[in-house]
Amino acid sequence: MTRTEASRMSADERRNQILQVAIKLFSRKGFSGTTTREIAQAAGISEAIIFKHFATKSDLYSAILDYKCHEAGLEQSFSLLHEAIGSKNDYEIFYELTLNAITHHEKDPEFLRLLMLSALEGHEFAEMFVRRKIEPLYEILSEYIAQRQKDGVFRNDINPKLIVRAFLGMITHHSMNKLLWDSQQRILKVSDEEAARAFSEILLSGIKKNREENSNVEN
Amino acid sequence: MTRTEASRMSADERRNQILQVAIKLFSRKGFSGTTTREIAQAAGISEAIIFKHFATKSDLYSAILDYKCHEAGLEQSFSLLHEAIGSKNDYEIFYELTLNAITHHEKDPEFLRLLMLSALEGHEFAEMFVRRKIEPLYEILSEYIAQRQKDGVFRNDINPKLIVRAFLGMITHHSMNKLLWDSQQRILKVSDEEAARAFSEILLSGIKKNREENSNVEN
DNA sequence: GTCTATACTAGGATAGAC
DNA sequence: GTCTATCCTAGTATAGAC
Repeated sequence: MTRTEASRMSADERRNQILQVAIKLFSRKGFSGTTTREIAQAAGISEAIIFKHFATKSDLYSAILDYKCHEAGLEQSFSLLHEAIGSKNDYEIFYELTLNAITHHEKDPEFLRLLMLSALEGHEFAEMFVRRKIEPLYEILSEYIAQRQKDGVFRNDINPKLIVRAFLGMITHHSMNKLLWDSQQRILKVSDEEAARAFSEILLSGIKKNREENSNVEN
Repeated sequence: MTRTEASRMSADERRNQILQVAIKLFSRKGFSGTTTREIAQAAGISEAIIFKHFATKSDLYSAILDYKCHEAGLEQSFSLLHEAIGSKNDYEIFYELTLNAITHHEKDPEFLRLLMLSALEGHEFAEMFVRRKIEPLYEILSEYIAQRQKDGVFRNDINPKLIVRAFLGMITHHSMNKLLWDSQQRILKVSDEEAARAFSEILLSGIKKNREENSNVEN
């Protein structure tokens, strides 16, 4: 089964190779910024082959997003969450979630790019991803926060969903910055662990009740 | 000087009109997603006129980004900051900055879109904007934070730049979300003031020293 | 300042041979 | 499975008349 370079592949191999090459290009230049010519060239094949595997350029794009959506599912985070939430170890929850997200963004930078680009370009994919992955995440997290507010551990004068937004904002903004600028040492260069620690600390201290507030509460 | 509709304009008027129309389109569909045909159509003129005013499509795009960069300067925030920083009224600083940013993003949604799209597409504009506007903002804010850490008011175990990043992350992520989804009532719908209040509260409480920590500090 | 007409290139997609 | 050749449309850009 040894093979040199781009010689004859099986249909599945070829399809997959095209997918991989196209992911790189679409994630860097967006849908309309990428041509099927480039994709073919980068894959070392003729354009005709692309259209054997994907009826249209749009189909290829959709296939990519679909693929990435499964691969980059937040299932890992979800299970992490469910586990942690039982324990009510707040710091653990936020730290692990953050570190998990940041390292994931790092390992798969194309995903963030594709997501952002497709969102800005108004592709249905982004909306689907939000509906199927982000909204549930909001639900779980904000419910947990609401619970901790009822427990009297978190201050209850902030909308839980706004807390989630603040939290996800820190994370995604940080990842975007890393993706776009930090490689050139612009602005900031820190380890993922340090970032995760900082964000969890800020968020948690930010939403925890002060002890004194706690004691002279009005009802 | 009364005029009906798209009849003969002066060169400057026309140029400006093209700019405005193009801003809308480029911000929605990106550079390569927008055609000069569409722009001409939307402006109610022929393509030839566009090329009378801008040598190439790229030139038009650059002109837009340049224009937006000036218009959307953070000067307002900077002067706001300088004022506030003297007073050391921490909450005021963060709240005003946040509200200012959010309302600005709201008033000029095209700006965020153009910035993000050009950043993702690797256009030099985004990099320039970061260098000229964002980096200075980081400097000012992180210096202020470092000062407050020295004052013993903020905890000093978090990198000031990471704090700035967390802060800007909340804000821009929130604005992006509003831009992309919240109009459809997805996820979250809150007033700008409530969001600004939440973000400033979280951040500030998150980075302030606890009173007890404050008293039994080790050196 | 504006249009119509058009040149020219690039991009998506297909036919048909191997 | 793959290529070459090619079709066709869309896209940028220009010429020249009004």
